[in-house]
Amino acid sequence: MDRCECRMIHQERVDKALKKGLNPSDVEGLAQVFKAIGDGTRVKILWALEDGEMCVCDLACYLGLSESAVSHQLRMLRQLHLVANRRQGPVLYYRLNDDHIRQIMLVALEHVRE
Amino acid sequence: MDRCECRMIHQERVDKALKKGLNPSDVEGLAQVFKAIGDGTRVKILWALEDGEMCVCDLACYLGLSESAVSHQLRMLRQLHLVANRRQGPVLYYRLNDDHIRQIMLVALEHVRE
DNA sequence: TTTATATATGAGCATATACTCAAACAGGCA
DNA sequence: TGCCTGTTTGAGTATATGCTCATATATAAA
Repeated sequence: MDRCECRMIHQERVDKALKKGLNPSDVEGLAQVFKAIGDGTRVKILWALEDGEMCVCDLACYLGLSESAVSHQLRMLRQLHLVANRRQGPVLYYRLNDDHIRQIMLVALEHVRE
Repeated sequence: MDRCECRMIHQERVDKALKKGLNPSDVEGLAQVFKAIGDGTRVKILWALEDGEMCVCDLACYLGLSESAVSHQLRMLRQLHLVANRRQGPVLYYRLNDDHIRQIMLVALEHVRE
């Protein structure tokens, strides 16, 4: 490995961090998931879905946004496997994909409220 | 409350969501915290700090970024109480402020890896 | 097939974000 | 005081993000 050009005070500490560091795909994955929850609209969507599935136009009504805007957000959440949907006729019902987001939001809420 | 102008399929479900909804400051707080973790650089910083405190220039070296860039990111994390620092002479040592972030990152990593 | 409903998608725009650069600040020592 | 180190800060810039609008797709009913 190259010697880095920057100042450095604790070589050992830096080496330790490098050794234990996450691999790039984990870093990217974590950042994407948190970025996905890091928006007021999507926080509201996820929180609402904890009580059961909702269709797009219900969510749009609840949020006071256009169905298009909601659909765009849901696509993002879908691609990250944070939500899933099922079709019943022309209506798509969205739900939380697993329990991870619930856990994460509860811990974060503790942090925010203290 | 006004009747909303949008289409709506399940009035009860929307009302339930409205009733249980987070208050605006919680929504804002959650979004800000997740936005803060929702960036590759800051994920790496937080993950590195789980193993113990580091000073700014060590972090800069570890990340391959300027000290200025790191300092900007640390300010954001500090303002959200995700990290804290202590001064020893001219050197500032940063650490995780509490155990919440650790918990959150571990659950999220589970989600990302599955 | 035509029409309507429910949702998805792409382009475009205004704002937010992450870095760089230059300058300022704070502590320690001559 | 003066200077050096470690860090912070503000302005500027390129990219990313969240919405709107117009259009496309999928299912169902006439």
